[in-house]
Amino acid sequence: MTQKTKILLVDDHPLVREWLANLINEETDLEVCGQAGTSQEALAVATSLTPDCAVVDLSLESGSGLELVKDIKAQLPSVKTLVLSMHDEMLYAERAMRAGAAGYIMKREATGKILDAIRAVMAGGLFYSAAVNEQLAQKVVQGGTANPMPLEELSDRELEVFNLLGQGLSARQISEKMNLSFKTVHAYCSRICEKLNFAGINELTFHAIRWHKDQQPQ
Amino acid sequence: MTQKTKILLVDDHPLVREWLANLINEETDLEVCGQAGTSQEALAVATSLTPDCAVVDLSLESGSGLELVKDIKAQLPSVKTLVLSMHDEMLYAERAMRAGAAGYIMKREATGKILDAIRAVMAGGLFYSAAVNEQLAQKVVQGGTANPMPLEELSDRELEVFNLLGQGLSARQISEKMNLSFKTVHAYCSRICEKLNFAGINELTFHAIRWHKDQQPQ
DNA sequence: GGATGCGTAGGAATATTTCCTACAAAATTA
DNA sequence: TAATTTTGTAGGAAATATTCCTACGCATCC
Repeated sequence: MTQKTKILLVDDHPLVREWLANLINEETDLEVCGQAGTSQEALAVATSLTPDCAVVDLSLESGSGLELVKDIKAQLPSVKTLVLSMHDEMLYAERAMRAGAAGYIMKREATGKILDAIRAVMAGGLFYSAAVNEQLAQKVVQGGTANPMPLEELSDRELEVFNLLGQGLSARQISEKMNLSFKTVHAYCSRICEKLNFAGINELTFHAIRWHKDQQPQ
Repeated sequence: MTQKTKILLVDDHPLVREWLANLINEETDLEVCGQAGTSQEALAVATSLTPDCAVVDLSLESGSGLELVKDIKAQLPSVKTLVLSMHDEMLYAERAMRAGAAGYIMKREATGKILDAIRAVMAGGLFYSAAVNEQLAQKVVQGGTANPMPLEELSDRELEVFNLLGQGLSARQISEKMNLSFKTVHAYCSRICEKLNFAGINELTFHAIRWHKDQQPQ
C-alpha cells in the first residue's frame, strides 16, 4: 500500500464524528486526517490538510451542508465529497448530487455501506444508495443529469398554479382566483404531476409549499 | 463492582446505535445488553432482557418514540428511560418528561453527557440538559405571551399527526403509519384545526409543512 | 365525583381527486 | 408547409377525502 486515503469528517454531532472516526481508522486503507463541526472550519481544515475525501453531514447547524459541498467542489475540486444525511427523501439526495457530491448515504443505513461508499467515490465512481437510485432512475432526464424539479418544463399556467399551491391555496380557490373552471385547474395539476413526477396532488402541494418557502428569502 | 448496568439502545440509525454501544461498552460500570430499531422490537427485547436503562431516540421511523416511552413506563416500570433527541426544543423535552422519561439529552451535545445522564438516571435522578432547563425556567417566568401557533396545546398524538402532515403524508398514509383508523386521524385533524384556528385540512397542512421545514436546519 | 380532555372510531352528506376524453389555438418539428 | 406536440380549456364518472356529528372508556383535574 502506498498511502492511506485521507478523510475529513464534517458533522456537528461529536457523537457521529467519533463513531465514524473509529470505524474508518480501523481500516488499513483509510484514515481520518481531520474533523470539523462547521462549514467554516471544514473549509479551513480541508485547505490546509488536502484530504482525498470529505464526508459531510447535510444538516450542519451553521450554514447548510449543501453549500459546503458546493464550496468544496469550487475551491478544492480534487476532493471527493460523500454526503451523510438523516433525511431519506429524494429532495436532498438530488440537491446533493447537483451540488457536486460523489455520493449520498443515509445515516439509517448499515455501517459497512459507508466504507463501501468511500471506496467507491475514491475509485472515481458515484455512490447513491439503492433506495435513492430507484427513485432517481425514474426522474432522470435525457442527458444523464438528474434535475430535482424541472420547473422550467412547466407551462406558464402550470407554473402559476404551482406557485399558488405553494401559497396554500386549494385547487378550488385557485380556480376562483384565476377565473377558470376547477376542472381546468385539476387538469393543470395532473400535468404538473406528470412533468415533475409526483404521485398526486398531495405530493405536488407538499413540494410546492416547500419550493415557495425557499423562494422567499427568510 | 457487583454488576454492570445493563442498557438497551433504541434508535433506528444503526450508526448511532453502534457509536453509542461503543461508547458505553468502554465504561467499566455500563454495558449494552441489547439494541432495537423499532418500538416493537424494543418492547420485545426489553421484556426478555430486563435492562436497567433504555436509551430511546424520539424520532423512530415506525411509531413514535414518545409512545414507546409510555409503553415502557407502563409495562416495565423498573426500567429507567433516557430520551435522545435531535430536536432542541422544549416541545419534546416536556412531553418526554410527562411520558415518564428520566432524562432528555440532545444528540448535538457532547459525548460525555450521555454517560453522565445514564449514571444520573440510574442513581434515581432526572437528567435534563442545561438548555432545556433554561428554557423551562424562562417559560415559568414569563407567563402569557401571544403565540401565533400554540403547538404546546396539542396532545401528543395530535402533534404526531401535525408532524407527519408536515412531512407530506396524507391523512390516510398517517393512519396506516400510526396503525389507526383514518377516522381517528381525521378526528385529530379537526381537533388540531380547532386548537390552532385553522379553517380545514388544507390550511392545516400548509402550516404543518412550513413548520416542519423550519424545524430542519438544512 | 362530575367536568373536561384524550385516544379511538363509526355514519352520512359533501367536496375533492383521479382518470378519461375532447377540442381549438399555438408552437414545434419534420 | 404539413404533421405533430403542447397549451389552455373543460366535462363525466368513479374513487377518495373531508366535514360535521355522535359516542365511549379512561385519565386527570378541580
